Amino acid sequence: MPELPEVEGVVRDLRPIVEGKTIKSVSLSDVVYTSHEAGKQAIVKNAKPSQFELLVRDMKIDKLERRSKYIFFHLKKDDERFILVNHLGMSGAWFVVTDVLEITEEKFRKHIHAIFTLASGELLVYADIRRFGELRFIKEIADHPPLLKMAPEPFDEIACDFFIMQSEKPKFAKKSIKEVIMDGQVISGCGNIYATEALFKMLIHPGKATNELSREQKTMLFRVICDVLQESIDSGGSTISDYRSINGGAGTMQHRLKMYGKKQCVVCETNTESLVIAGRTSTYCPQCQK
DNA sequence: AACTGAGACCGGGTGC
DNA sequence: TGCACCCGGTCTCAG
Repeated sequence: MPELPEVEGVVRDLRPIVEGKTIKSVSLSDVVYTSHEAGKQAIVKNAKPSQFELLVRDMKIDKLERRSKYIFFHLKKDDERFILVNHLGMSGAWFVVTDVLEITEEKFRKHIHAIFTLASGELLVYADIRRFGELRFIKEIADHPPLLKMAPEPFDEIACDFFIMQSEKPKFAKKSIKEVIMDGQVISGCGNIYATEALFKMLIHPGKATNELSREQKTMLFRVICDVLQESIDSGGSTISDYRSINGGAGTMQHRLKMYGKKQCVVCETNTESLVIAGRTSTYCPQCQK
């Protein structure tokens, strides 16, 4: 599952290849078309597939930006600017190839949903096995209100104060700390993997109520989250199940995880336990985390 | 108005 | 071999 470090890796790999290039045309899969005809919106949001194909045509990819777990393709045509917002969902992946057969992993090749033909002749391909990802063409961020509610980037200097402020609101204070740090309106980009890791490092039980933590503990927890995210960025992200960097690349952070997916605590060897918090499996050590 | 919980979206993986 | 079920990031909508 791509979280902030994985998305950062994709953007860093994609940026030098696609920035400055022009999209000649886009072709969406039959699945996308059929879904829209059935009244759903697989992958392409807020536009009919045929409209989307026309909208993106001839746009220059001016800049790539990662914001939380989203990728913003800043587009430009004449003097007008637009944003193509992409979220990888559970299983989205980008490839840059000259022929889709170069995508060797069949499970991705079978689920190609958008092919952007660049003026350079390269194909920028979006594949998404579970179709939880999205491509959303907008004029500005305000066109999609949930984007306005995202917490600041975790490495932004105001992010820690923002986290503490949010965590003290009644809405969050009585929730479990795990649920709160995974909420994109509190901290950007921290999903299940890194929340699990950070709580283990801090020896905090994931079910602990947020208002039972002191400000000092919250500040330390925030630093630990940033450290874990940075360590993962430096390792190329965690390659778990369907996450791939561009062209199927893999990271190595999965080997450095100490609690996520573990059966035993690496410190005391006690069997780990898990709890479902906000719909997500939360693994923890009942001995170490209180 | 603001929050809460449920539902929706999916196919690979797992276990019976 | 087949099938039911589990899983999960985020938005939307009903209550």
